[in-house]
Amino acid sequence: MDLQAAILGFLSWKPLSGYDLKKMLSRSDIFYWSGNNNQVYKSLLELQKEGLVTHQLQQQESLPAKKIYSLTQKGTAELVQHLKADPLAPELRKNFLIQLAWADILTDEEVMNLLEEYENVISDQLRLSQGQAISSANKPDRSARELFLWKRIHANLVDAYQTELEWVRETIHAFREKNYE
Amino acid sequence: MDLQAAILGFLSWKPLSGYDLKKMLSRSDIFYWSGNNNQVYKSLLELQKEGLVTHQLQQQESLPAKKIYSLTQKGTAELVQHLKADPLAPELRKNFLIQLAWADILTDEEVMNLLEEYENVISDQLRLSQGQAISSANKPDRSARELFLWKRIHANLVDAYQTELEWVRETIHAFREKNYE
DNA sequence: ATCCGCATGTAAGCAGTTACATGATTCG
DNA sequence: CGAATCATGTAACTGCTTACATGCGGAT
Repeated sequence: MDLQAAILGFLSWKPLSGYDLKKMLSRSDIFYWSGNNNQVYKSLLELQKEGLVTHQLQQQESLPAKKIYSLTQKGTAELVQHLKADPLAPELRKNFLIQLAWADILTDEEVMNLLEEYENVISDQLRLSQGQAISSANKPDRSARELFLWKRIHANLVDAYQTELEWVRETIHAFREKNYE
Repeated sequence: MDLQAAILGFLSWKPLSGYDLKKMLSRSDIFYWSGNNNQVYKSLLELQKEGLVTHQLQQQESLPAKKIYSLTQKGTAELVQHLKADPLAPELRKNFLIQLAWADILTDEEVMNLLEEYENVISDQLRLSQGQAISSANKPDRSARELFLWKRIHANLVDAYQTELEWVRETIHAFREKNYE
């Protein structure tokens, strides 16, 4: 339901092929998504079956034919419906916390090691999401308002990683000082 | 793999039944988890097949028999292995951002409505996770170090929701002022 | 010569979801 | 009398994952 909404969203900008969508979805870091094409092609078939999208074949010389998908009115209506729906709380799947929860089994050194590795992971992630501001080929350009929203989305992720980084650094500091509160 | 690690973790405290585990998992807010028992019973069977846990039947008068599961040495080794493994970046599944990404289709009022509803959702979530500090029956008590780790875990979630709340408030403010940067 | 990009798809599987089923006991 | 708690489980499904398959053209 999630990926489908994102697909409808991208198609509201302009008609796209499954391959295009796959690229846009995996480049865009809003979507925690493996980048597998399977789900995209499946979703497109499903959306078409429900009458939310249609496609047109576009032949190409010496390249496989494209299926260019576009929204139907029903698809647009569905997208609007989804946008107006009650927002849900974010799902913060922090696997690391499960590791930390039982880390008391480990030695001080091992726990410290774990924390420091997590710091690296997060600071990499932060740099990555900060860097994406500059590049990001596929951004909307319909209005100042939309650009604003996308900047805020970007800021959201940067903020989240920044907070995570501060948290792990504080944790490391307290742990090193054996300052167990 | 995720839930299984958490089960191994809880069993490292003490032997528990599937029913106990279900309760502990759904009470503990580290686990974004529906609370369905199916997965727990399945995981336990799986873990047993792999020789990581064993169980003992405990008959009860006028109540169904319990299967009390406990870790094997192999299970303990597996848990340690998991704890030492390279930490992964958190998966931040923020469905709301997908809504916001295409909210330019909506009117100003509708966007504002969406943002304010999200603010409510998040501040509820924040209050919930702050409140959980006080109660939380199932916390470890093996060492000051472990208690420290659990406090840090709790702080992580509170920090995350706090950041999210600040973010949405800033966004609302800028949007209201039509301060599109 | 080999890998990468373009472009479509299938197969098999896993983790987690909701919903259903049973049956006794206790609490309001 | 009905609902909740205890305690186990099954069935059917969804969303997503990895891996595989094809085939041409251009770059290294």
